[in-house]
Amino acid sequence: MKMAKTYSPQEFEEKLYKEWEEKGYFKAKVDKHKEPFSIVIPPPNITGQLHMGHALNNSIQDTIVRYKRLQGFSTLWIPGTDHASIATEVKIVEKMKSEGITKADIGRDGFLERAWQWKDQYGGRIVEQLKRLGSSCDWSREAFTMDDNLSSSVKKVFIDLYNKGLIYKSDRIINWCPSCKTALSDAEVEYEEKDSFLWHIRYPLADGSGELVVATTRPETMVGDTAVAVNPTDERYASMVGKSLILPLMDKLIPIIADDYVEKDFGSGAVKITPAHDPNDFEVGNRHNLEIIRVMNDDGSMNELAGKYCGLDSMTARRQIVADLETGGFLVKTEPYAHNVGVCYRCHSVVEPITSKQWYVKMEPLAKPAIKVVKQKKVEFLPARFSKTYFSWMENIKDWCISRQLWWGHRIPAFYCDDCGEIMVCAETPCTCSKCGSSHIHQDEDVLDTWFSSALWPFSTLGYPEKNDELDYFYPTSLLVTAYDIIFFWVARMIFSGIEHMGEIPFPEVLIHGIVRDAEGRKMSKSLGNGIDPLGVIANYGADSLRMSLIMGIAPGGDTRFIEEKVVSCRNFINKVWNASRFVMMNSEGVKLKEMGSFRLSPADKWILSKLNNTIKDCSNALDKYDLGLGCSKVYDFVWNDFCDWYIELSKSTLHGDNASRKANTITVLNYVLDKILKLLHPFIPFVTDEIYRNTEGKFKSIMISEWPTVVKKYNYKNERASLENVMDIIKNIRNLRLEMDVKPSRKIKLIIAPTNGTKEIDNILPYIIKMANIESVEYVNSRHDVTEKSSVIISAFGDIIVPLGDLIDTDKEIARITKELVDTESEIARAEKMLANTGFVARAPKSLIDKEKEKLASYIALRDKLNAQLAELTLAK
RNA sequence: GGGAGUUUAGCUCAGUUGGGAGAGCAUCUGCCUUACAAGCAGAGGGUCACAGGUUCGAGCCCUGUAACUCCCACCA
Repeated sequence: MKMAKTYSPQEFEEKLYKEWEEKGYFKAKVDKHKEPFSIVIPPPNITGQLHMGHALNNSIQDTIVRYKRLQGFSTLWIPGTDHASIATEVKIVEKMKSEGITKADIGRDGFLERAWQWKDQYGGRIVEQLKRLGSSCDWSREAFTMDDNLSSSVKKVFIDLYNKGLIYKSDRIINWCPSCKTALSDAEVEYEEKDSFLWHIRYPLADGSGELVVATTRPETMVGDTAVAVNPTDERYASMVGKSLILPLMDKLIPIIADDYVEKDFGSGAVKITPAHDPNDFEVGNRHNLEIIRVMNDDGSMNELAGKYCGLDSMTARRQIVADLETGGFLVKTEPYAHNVGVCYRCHSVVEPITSKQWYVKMEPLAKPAIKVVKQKKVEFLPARFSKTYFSWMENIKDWCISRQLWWGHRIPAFYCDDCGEIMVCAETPCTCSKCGSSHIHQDEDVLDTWFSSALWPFSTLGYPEKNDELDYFYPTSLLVTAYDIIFFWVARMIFSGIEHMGEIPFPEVLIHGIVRDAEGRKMSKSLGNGIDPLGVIANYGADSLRMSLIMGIAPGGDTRFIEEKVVSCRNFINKVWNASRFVMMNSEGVKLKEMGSFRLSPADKWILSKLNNTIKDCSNALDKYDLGLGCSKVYDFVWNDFCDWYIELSKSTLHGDNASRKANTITVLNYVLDKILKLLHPFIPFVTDEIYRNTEGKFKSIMISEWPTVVKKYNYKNERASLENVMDIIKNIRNLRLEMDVKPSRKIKLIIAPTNGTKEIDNILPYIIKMANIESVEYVNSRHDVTEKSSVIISAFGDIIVPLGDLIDTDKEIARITKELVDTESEIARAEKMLANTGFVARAPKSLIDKEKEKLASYIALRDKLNAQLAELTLAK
């Protein structure tokens, strides 16, 4: 026995992980005799540092993976990282900026060289952090979205989609991040409510017959206005439609048009139309063949088409334009206005809608089957409500803008002929133009959206497009575990990609979890500075405590708050397990364990084995439903309340006795139950369970290669269980009495029993009472009236338990105690009687329930009679 | 504007087909009882947001209301 008195995870967690990895316990093999269970990790960004979200996500996955592994599945958890195109490029550009270098200075190749260096330097960081958490990923298969084989998956998919007509290039309005200088997909734009103004501007009619007032939140775009629109049914403006207006500051003529898009009741009912800088205006412009005048550069500054505002950044231009409007008498009013502004999800700069030529994926044909598989429950979201989120996005999906004006990423495999302009989409650079034979060819400068490659993750990591056994065996994967915030970005895209390219869904179930908030319930964020570093928590309490605190007692799909006290209480629980194990080991020293089944089980043995069965059943059921929070709580309760507080304590009556054979029996059962406990706990707290397991009697192997416990039918001792629970009640009652009567815990007391059905039954369980209630001696009497000493009497299933305490007994307190019990009993009787008097209940409730109620009623009535008698005696004595 | 979630003990949260309201922390009382003071034995504490309904029976199912949170859309 070499276990220290106190659990200290720092001493073994890292050592154990190394050993697991070295021994290859995480490696999965294609094994036709086993059922596969596979999961792909949501690949963290190479820019990432482990945060609580990762910790939660990976704790959940690891718990499930370890459970399945113990159950004998051929279990594969594929790890890897994402190149995170924008996020990484932004970081590298920032770093270069601090060195005084720009992208233009070093060019594409120079930049990529730096980027790869950066990846080599920092990309492994998060991987190491995941290991520290205990994640049992098959690291021999670690993938990176820009690995050669994954890149070839990307190329293949792009080319296939292009050849199917599902990828195309188009000039339209897109979301432009002026800071990252790239186009963004709709999903990459977030909205923030910002306080601004609504400027009301007067546009004079060209014929001098009047004016129109338009309201705008973005006056700087007015220099690109090509019309003003009103609703066709708006009588106020009906006569003006078709006339021209003079665009203030620009002194050019623009038409008044009629379009349904305009709401009569908002503002003045007239809208300035800037097709190049507003998605709705772009649509209106298309319908009316309006000119598209783009007045902004890619960096958000005004261009030469903005006239005198050329060169100003958009905010400066806005101020200048508003000032000029005021000077010119065009500004009617300025009213404060709060509205949502689109910002870049990476850098939070305000996104400018601008027109630009970009590559798109045609979504409708891909979305349709992807909606169908979820409707048909071929792919299920857990909890199910998240399928609504999925449908609402999929059913309203727009084409996906996939080109990014960045360098870090998968370069679009499209080539252009400099001579004839032909577009060629193929994996390798063509030598000559397929149309005109020219050898002047250049590749598209843009890279693909990061999520384009993430979408292929479940099969690109398994070797697609190459056919191989692993892809056959492990695809579709078994489960996907992710937070609800990337259902659109990732989950949805994996589903349609799997269907389109593999002909099969990528996973039948998607387990959605929430996010980890701070103690006040706020989102953890850099700007709030309220993030908690999981590695710091691990350093203080160990990875097991962190994992358990994130998982225990949380409902599926719900957010959870990170509260340090919870980590502490988990740590305390683990310490409890640690010490219970020490207890078992100390008592096992030098004892030869018996075979279970080779000896007669004691009442306590039967009780704990039967409780263990329940726990195995409950925990397995919960884990099968991926309800980890519930599963963990079930084991927690069993270990602490049943095993530690009761079974171990009860076992002491034997262990401290002198019957060697019975001692060995008890120790055998202790070891048996502890073994199951460690296995049940292993998925949740892998480190400490293995550390203990290796120290237990006869086990030198890792718990990782053991088996998940199963229910043993013969251990379902229903009656014996109830009987032991009666014993527990007696013990609790005596303890209560001692405390009430102020009997020092160290003082042993006498006990007198007046048994109802002879002493045989009681003899069996008496040692437990003696030990647990600190009893000095026991004697039997026929009736409690035979006892002359002043006593307290506990009415039990076995008979009257008399505690002779003489002068320590305060008759008033006794009367109060009995009275209280009587009141409780009366109310129970009332409740049961009311239920049984209800004809509806008797007619419709299940018979078992009715019988149970009848039994209870009878026993309560008996108890009431006894209590009344007792009370009468006490009152008389007084 | 559309959708979702939450509302249970002082706090943080569980509550598995509807069948006597639970845990952890906190509070109070008593204990260093030979595994554990990171502990042990006890105690107190709840109109399960509100109003209706279904049912013999509702924390749980249905309808409505309120408060808070989140997601989507974006009427300039």
